[in-house]
Amino acid sequence: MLEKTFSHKEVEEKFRTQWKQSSMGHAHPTSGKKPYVIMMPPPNVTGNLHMGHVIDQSIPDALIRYQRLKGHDCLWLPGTDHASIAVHVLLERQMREEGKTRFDYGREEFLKRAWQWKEQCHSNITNQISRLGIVPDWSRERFTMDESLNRAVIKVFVDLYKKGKIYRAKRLVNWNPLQQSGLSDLEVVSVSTKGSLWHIRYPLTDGTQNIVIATTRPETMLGDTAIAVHPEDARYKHLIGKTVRIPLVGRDIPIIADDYIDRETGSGAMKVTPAHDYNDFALGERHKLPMISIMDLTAHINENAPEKYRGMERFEARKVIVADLEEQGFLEKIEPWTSNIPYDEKTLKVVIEPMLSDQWWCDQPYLAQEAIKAVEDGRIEFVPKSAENTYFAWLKNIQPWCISRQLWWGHQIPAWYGEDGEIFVASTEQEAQALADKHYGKKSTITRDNDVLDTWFSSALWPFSTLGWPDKTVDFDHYYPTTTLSFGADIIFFWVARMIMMGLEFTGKAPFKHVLMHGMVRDEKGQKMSKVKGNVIDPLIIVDEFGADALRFGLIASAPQGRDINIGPPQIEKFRNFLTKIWNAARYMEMNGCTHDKNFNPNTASDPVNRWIINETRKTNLLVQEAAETFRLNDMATTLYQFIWGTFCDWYLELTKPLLAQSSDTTKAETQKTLAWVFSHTLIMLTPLAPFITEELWANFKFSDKLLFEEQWPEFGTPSANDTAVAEIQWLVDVISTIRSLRAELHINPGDKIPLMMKDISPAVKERLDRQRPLIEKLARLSSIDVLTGATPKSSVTALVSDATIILPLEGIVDLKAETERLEKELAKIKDEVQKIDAKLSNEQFVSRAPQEIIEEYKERRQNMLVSESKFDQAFKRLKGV
RNA sequence: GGGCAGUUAGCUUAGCGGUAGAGCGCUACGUUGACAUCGUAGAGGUCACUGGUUCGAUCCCAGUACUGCCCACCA
Repeated sequence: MLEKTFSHKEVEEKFRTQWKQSSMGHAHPTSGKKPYVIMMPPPNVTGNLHMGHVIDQSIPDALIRYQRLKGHDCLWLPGTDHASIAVHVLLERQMREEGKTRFDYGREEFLKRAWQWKEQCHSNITNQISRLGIVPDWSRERFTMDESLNRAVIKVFVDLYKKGKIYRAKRLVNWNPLQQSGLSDLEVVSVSTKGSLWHIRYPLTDGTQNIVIATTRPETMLGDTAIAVHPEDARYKHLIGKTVRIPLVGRDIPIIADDYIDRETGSGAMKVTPAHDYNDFALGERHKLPMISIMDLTAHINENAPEKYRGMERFEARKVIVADLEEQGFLEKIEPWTSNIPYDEKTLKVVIEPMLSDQWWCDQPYLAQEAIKAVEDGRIEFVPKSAENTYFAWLKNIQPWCISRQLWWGHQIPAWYGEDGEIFVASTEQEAQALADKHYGKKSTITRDNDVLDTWFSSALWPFSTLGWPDKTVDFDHYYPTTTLSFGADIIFFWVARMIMMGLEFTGKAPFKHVLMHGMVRDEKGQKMSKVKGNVIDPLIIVDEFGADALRFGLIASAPQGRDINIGPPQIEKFRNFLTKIWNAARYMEMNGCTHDKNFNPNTASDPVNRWIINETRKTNLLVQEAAETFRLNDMATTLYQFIWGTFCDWYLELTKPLLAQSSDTTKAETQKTLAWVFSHTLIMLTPLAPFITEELWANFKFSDKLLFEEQWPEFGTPSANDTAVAEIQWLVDVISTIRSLRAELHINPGDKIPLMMKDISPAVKERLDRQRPLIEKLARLSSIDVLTGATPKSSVTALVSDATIILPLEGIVDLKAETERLEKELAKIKDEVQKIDAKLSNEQFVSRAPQEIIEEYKERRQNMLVSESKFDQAFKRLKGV
């Protein structure tokens, strides 16, 4: 006997174990089935499960469950990402609490701690993913720093280096002074910040006059190497070529001319600090200016600056410099100014400093060419398609990628330096040594590059490194390229674009066919979840309260195509209620002895009610399938929601009540079997989205010896388009709804059974009525239904349904005035409609240009309206006693 | 500054040339033995605005206004 409600906790635990043990949870390259492959977007080994993970995991898990039912050999490969920077942020925070930095520990000790952290966090996050009912092939789990994945990374680095597509260069890089590491452009976000614009007087060396420049960063004046003005600026034209003396510094620098300068901004004259600003850097290169770096790696002023400022932190230096300028009369004015300040993307706390340094770069512009083509020519398709615009926009304007990080946790760069700095890139130290010895013509000493690679470098290889590449493996041969990639919109550049670039470059194939993008999970008001706002929803708390199914189903049902997902506990609760509804439907069936009969052939069902629901199930099956195949999982969810609640529970179950209680034994048996048949197929369709409850009910009804997890998708063929049962039950529903509506409107006591009469019915409809009389009586709470033969009773209520007129003879029961008003309203509505149609039909343009079938449609509608009008009109006159 | 989405009932949204559809919320009524985590019924929409194309526009085109996101960063 099923419990009163679904208790998700025990059930979830039970099936997590059973699924894990099922062989269907693993890929079988020799099965002969067609493969369907999804690589898990690897969660970082940093923290706890959040809502982003839930959507990240639920979508591919649903797709895999569906494709497995459809008979594919599914590979759903799980894994985790070492998340270089995120782990550094975490461990360094821990160390700071001890009053230390990673440099106090040293590389080896730091890495030891990192690995410990990884172990602990890895088991935490994978357990949490399992709690959602996610069932990937754990036997093939990977970690981005696994030995074999590391080999893939090394190979890619070495190969690209040999092709000249990875190189070392001294350039400006986004420097995080706290971490003392460079960052890629994608890891920097700019935040619009209110600040000041300082106008500073720079005196000409010859002392004849001053030139005023405006800057948001006065401290960088210590590294100025020019003043730039627009070549056509009348104010400054005569000064070009002269020199000015930097205040506080005393160094002389030239005034140069460049079109880049905007005459309207600031004072129209700009100081140029090539070592600390990207635009200045470009100017510096153009004009062959010296580049003076005035900060060390911790963003403190270095020895290139006047002694007074050395050792000051950059923002402290700013204050002191401004004060000095003011005191010495160099400060013209301070203007309030809003500018965009670059911060690190991970913590949003550290101001990023453009810093001149030696870094490794990857030639993304080269890799992008093929990546653009692969999407243009359809080898890869984005869903939704509009995401392709974003993809192209980025790739067509792509910059070299800074791939080195001055960190320890990650893939150490396979480059060694000779004593004179010569670079030797090789897969192993031995090879590098050999290269070096050959280069120097003698035994030499080499030192490995300390830096590691950007985390995303290894992620870019994920679709093939996980399958054993560069080794020749069965899995790689069989499962690459993968089928579908599902990912969150925030990592389209970080991850997706780079996987495509690397996949094409190293395997010659697009790493996946379909790229399915989902939006970000936000709270119910559409706001970003953040600790500061306090609107973060912990998915595990939701799972505890409402169950994993409700969370998964709710999230997928609420996720519009590629757009952000607004969801909060109230929405999840609603889907929990839906699952409860299903549970109760199951209890109803159990109470009514609906057991599975594997010999039941739905095509032999004879009762119209049963034939109808069988047909509806088939229609739903097609809709669900179509939605799943086109990645519209939200449609899949809502289609099932409507079918289960609106069709199966609201109508079919209600209609079976009289059938099970009153009908003949054969009809009763057929109905029991139909209920079980429909329900079993509903469970199969629903299981990709709500795996736990469906599995539990499947087991309870013993629909098969197997787990639902291992079942097959039902193939019904096309539902019958002209089954008379469909029209019959639609008519019945129409009749019942109309009567219920009248009862409510006329305030008839819900408990009262009332008589009903029908007229204007054809013999066929009469037959229908005779068949369905008991159901209509029961569901509309009628005492009797008669076909009206004589005159219509004077005090009665008239309503129209398809193929019949309904009369409720309610003398003395019903308020005649209320009924009069109701009829007046109906009549007015009809007249209004007829008038509109008439206007159309009397429009010559319309009649001559609109397609014939549309015109016919209007004419038919007009005819129907007129019939209705006359019937209501008669009823109205009768009521008035005319 | 550039790009991409979006603007439909109080909220979340579907529809995308020919009578506006759903869920939630709301209102009224309700113990008809699956379910009050529920049932029945109901109210609620000039489909952002302005033009254009069309016999006909929520739907196509152009522009405007907001909203969100992404990219670039005028010192």
